[in-house]
Amino acid sequence: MADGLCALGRTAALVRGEELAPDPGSDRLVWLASGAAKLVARPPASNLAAPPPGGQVLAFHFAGDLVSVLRQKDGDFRLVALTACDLVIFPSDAFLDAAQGDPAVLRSVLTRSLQALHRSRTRMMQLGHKSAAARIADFLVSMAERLAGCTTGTCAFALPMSRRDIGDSLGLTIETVSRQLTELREAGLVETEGRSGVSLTDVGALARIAGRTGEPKN
Amino acid sequence: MADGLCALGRTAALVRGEELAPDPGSDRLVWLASGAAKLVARPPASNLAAPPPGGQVLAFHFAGDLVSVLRQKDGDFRLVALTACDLVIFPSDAFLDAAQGDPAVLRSVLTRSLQALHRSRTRMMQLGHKSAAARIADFLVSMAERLAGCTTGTCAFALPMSRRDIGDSLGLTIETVSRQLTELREAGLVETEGRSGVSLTDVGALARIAGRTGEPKN
DNA sequence: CGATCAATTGACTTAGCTCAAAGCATGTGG
DNA sequence: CCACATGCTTTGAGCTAAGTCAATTGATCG
Repeated sequence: MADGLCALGRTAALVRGEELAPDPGSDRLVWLASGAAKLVARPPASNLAAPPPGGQVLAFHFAGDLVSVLRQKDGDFRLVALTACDLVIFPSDAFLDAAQGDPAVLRSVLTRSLQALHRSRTRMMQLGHKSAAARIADFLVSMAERLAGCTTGTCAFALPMSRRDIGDSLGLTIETVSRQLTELREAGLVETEGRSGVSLTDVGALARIAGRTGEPKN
Repeated sequence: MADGLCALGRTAALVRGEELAPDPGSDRLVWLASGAAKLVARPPASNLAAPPPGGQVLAFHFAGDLVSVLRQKDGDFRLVALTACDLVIFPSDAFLDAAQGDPAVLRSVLTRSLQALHRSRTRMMQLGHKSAAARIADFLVSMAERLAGCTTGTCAFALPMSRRDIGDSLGLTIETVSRQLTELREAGLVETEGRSGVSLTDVGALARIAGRTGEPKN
């Protein structure tokens, strides 16, 4: 990225569990320099403690990701740190104004957002039509790829998010998440170590389950 | 949009049910000049007739929308006409190359895609955590807004898509869609006329149902 | 006017949620 | 360094919303 742009950015550091201070004034683009975070949508701030603490998880983001944190009438999106994070915050408008002078940057951002859209749509497909087993398998495969750069065979890594976060992002309860993990463990596809450690013994098999376990519903 | 860009576009017309010829060569941006269409994701072309004819519906699009039709390894996205359509097709790469000269256009496209991402995320939230009733209500409210420009009070319009399409886009079966409509009809919130006609007697009430019927699950 | 296919309705099954009770990590204080 | 406390995670039992299977009704179109 051009240096000129960086002048617009404000840097910040978050500790585990901390939340990016909301800015009701403008949409923002946030560059995640290091760490892991979740993007949550907080409901209309109506009921005080009814929904799960934190609301619905829309996406997980890791070092290198560019996240767009929109503000909307009905309670906005919030970025919450899963681990200690370093980030650079750009006001969306100003960033785009500046980028207007540098089409290459603009294009890069566009490409990224089209990718994000694609991921979001793919995810939508999962949520709409997949069984719990398929969602969990897909989640694991996706994390293996993003956290360990592993796309096949065997791999191990640490999940930075809790079971609750996983459930919230997949539209499942923590109990269901746990039960599905147990089932995968019994099937010999997954091993767990403490709360966050997982090792996948056959990413390919998981991908297959993610693809069509419940077999074509609907 | 700048005229220069239009030179890149290829125009096409589709009749009801027709599908935009897939182009395995490149991603495309499609401008929907008139008509209505659905964006479907076809599964990996594995099983020949197992999934519902047409696959999962990712989104509906109407006159004026700019749709990005990505190609992906595992079976691509396809645009299928719900009514007769006129459209302009741009190869994604060429379009962006050309637009590089005109930051304003690039920015407009970026803004659109960020909006699409936002819609997709909002939708994801629906799919993940809402009851069938909430999904149907949300669908109706959303269609009222997009098809009839109506955001409150009473309004009537014709749905260009079948119950199956609705179900596929909401992650529900056609039976459930039908049952939910019946329930709304009995509640006096919706009236139906033939296969496609609907009239909403209280958009606000539907929006409320869409917001939190099942009450905070998970 | 009849054929065909979409939509509705009904009976039954089941995946996943809810409520409830242990089991273990992780981290804190002695 | 170990014991304890907290709260995440796992497991169990039962319930409910939505899916499946199947039959009927109704709309559209040739």
